[in-house]
Amino acid sequence: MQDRQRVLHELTETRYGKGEFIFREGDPTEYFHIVKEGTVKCVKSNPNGKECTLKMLMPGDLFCCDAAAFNGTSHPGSAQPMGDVSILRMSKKAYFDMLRRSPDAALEVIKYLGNRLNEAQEKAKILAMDRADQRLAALLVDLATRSGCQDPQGIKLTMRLTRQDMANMVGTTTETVIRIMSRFKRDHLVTGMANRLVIRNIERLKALAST
Amino acid sequence: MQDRQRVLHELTETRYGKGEFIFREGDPTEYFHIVKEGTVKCVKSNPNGKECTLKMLMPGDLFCCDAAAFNGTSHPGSAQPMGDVSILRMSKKAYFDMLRRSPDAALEVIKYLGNRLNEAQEKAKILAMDRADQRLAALLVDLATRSGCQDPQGIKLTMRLTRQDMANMVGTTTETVIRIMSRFKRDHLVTGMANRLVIRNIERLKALAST
DNA sequence: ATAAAAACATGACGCGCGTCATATACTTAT
DNA sequence: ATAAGTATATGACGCGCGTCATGTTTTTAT
Repeated sequence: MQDRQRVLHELTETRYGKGEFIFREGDPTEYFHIVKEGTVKCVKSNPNGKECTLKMLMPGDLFCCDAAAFNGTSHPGSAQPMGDVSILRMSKKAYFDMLRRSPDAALEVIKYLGNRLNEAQEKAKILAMDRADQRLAALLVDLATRSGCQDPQGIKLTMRLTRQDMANMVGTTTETVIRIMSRFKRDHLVTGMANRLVIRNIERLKALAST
Repeated sequence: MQDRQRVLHELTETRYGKGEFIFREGDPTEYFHIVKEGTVKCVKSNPNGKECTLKMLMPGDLFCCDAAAFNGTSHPGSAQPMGDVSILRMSKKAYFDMLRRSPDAALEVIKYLGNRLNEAQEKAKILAMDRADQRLAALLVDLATRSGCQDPQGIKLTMRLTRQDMANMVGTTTETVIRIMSRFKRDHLVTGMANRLVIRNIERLKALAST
């Protein structure tokens, strides 16, 4: 109980708005973070200025609990809010102390990291083996299960996403996402746009993704 | 000291040869593993029988320290030896107990998993954004730094790899790897084949990879 | 040493998708 | 409300690379 007080005491809350950076690729790693509210995207970019979105973090997600936070090197990617977000932060030292004092906390982090690793490897597999339409279908299924809410028409996605955002998530271009989404609409797999995107036939999307 | 004895007591050594499976995708997860000797590849396959190699594990690498080993589900991929290997194994329960008793061990696992996560995300980025020749160049650079030994000609890779193996690692086909490797040879970036592969100009490969 | 099998090599062809151009619809700001 | 900015839409074109076919070299097995 006292431990918990000590830990909570070390947590600082910060708010960020759209367009800001929580940290940038290359910045020194000083804090451990938790998403409290909103959605955060983890991004890497290449020398030509193109971006690739590695992961959407949602409330409860940890970040910088990994190597970067440990070995003193810099962030391997950037973190940007998708809208207004609230982030909890703890210094590297306090984080280490907590993990050392609490085996349960350490085990939770190990579980969490293991899940993230599996996700990242599954994502790599999909990028290595599937066509753009299959990758997009897989993304829609994932978003629907992780951040969808019931709707008379099907499953409505809560998060506002542009075609550009989706393209960055599945490793393709805006134009290709637009074309494929048009096809998905024509085939009644989805309806609506941006923040009103509704998945109408998740089963057929699943089938397409794992062909 | 006594703890260490208890831990070592729980470790079992098993040997495997080429073509065998340490475990298969879908198998129940019962053990935590460590590579003692040799090289192990982590593989996922799709319904058409195509394979994708996620990671080469070398001596000291841990596997199944992740989510799969925890939440009682099945292995998300297979593990196969690249030749003769020796694997240390510990039951899930003994592994948990060890992590609970030793915060240092838990911290080491967290660091290790964090590094693996970064690697996996970097791999995903490369698959999402780079051409086949760049991905192959990145692979050669990685292999050279992680398992290369000095050679009069340059850096010699210890591990025996076919073009098929490389193709599975960079998400392309055997033919494409053959063509690109021919080009690399013509341009004096590499020489030799299979187990005698020598990296002659790692700098230019690095430059190509990060263009 | 010889046969069989596996790996490497090279050409032909076509599709997926990246790129560029241009037009329309939707948002945001004043 | 109007303008400016951003997102969506659609066509044309070409390159990268997957697929298939065929041949040569290297490795493995007996």
